[in-house]
Amino acid sequence: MKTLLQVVRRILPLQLQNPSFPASNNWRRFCSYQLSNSLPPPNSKLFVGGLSWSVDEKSLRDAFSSFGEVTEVRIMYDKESGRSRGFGFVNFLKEDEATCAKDAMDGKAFLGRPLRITFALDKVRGAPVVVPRLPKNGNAIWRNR
DNA sequence: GTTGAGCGTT
Repeated sequence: MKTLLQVVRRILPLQLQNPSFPASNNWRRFCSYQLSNSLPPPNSKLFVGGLSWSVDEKSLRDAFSSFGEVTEVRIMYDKESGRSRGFGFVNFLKEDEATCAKDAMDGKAFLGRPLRITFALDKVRGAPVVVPRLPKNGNAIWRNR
């Protein structure tokens, strides 16, 4: 009596028979593996979304400086209205400081709105911009990676 | 008095 898994393995192409493909029936683990594998890699710079309109760079720096040495804070503003676009970047001296700040602050309310923090994308000249989708759980889902 | 996902004015 062949198990379903044995049948599947016989008919699947070899590329799909690799260690990341579920050898057991644990699809939940497989999906979370794929998800975590698609997150932005750790970086000393954080993308901070979900900012209240009224947050400025000074208050953002103050909120993050307790996790490490903040080397740069930038909030994106609309060019004509001058209003905050609701997201910005916080750069730390060290990557583990950024990781610490992200873990501590992601999802935490700041001036009434929950922050959505991921590691910033590497801005690579000449490369096509891969736009991540940010679902409600705050984890970025990437394509082409 | 508005709006609410997203990746950046040198």
